[in-house]
Amino acid sequence: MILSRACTYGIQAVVYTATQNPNGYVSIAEAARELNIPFYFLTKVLQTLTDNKLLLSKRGANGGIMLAKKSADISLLDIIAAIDGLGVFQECILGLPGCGHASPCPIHQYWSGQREKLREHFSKTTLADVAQNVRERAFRIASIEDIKTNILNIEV
Amino acid sequence: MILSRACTYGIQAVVYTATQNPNGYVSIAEAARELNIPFYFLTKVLQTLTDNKLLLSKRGANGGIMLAKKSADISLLDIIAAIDGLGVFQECILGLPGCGHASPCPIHQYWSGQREKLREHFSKTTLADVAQNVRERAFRIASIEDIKTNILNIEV
DNA sequence: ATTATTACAGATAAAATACTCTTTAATTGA
DNA sequence: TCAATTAAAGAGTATTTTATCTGTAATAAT
Repeated sequence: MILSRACTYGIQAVVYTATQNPNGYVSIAEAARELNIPFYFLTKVLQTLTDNKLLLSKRGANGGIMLAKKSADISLLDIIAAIDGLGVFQECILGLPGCGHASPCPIHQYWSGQREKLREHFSKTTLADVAQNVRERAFRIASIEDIKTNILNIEV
Repeated sequence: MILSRACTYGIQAVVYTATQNPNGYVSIAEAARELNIPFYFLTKVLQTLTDNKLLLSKRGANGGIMLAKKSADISLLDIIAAIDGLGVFQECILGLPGCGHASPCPIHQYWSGQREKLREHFSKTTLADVAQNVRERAFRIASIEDIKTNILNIEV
């Protein structure tokens, strides 16, 4: 698993927010329900994003979370950096400390290039991009089962 | 972390074997010592590889593990498949079950291509390739600290 | 045969990750 | 002002991964 569970939950939730209400509050309970993410766990994850100034939050009735910036100004890498850190994009794939250009592991050259491309891709993919894809091209941010249950009301 | 700790340990140990003694037995204790891997843990990991017919093992004095096939016939992907499974090369990076061509997540197209390239790279990289690089081009399979301690006899 | 060596098997422990619950504080709306 | 709602904070539990230990079985050398 390249991204932690917490991180994938976080991405799903902010994409949900960017898709459903890019300029207003979305309740964490609603996002958790629609995306089939454990509610209590999601609150923790999103608190991290709030702490990192990627989300705003408001308590009380009709409260929730809101994107702290325009969706075009938040990249997937921002979310990943806040939750998992940037380790994946820096570490040796064989886990060798000190692996680098001066003293490479046997896979260093290949992997250092690949992970950099991956980092760039996450860096240039914004919530606006993803939300647009979700809306226009039916890309999913929930599992097939969740869509059946929550949107089509089919028992699975 | 894309590969588990167990998996990186396993790769390091088989590469060590392919480098040190591609046609004979290498003791697990020696590999653990040279690579600075917890011995008891490494025995577990290598048992998995033995179970998967990638290694042969012999108990008793001068026993150890040996490559079960020619080093050119064992790929890094074989090792990864045995220890971590092929999940990384199949799973949605956002963790969405059912993600695929028919019902992609927003990152599916990019990631499915990347992970396939990564799989192919691991698939076509054999222990013979890696061992040759280690020998001829001073690529490392141990950490800088281990090299200082074990090879250069410098305290770190 | 006996002893030393080494992998195997199974149990246990520690650490990291994933998940849950309870209480508190802020906010809204009646 | 009061009740309902919702996120924050902190503690607690569960599961998985990583690491360790203890004893057993196989092998080799003496």
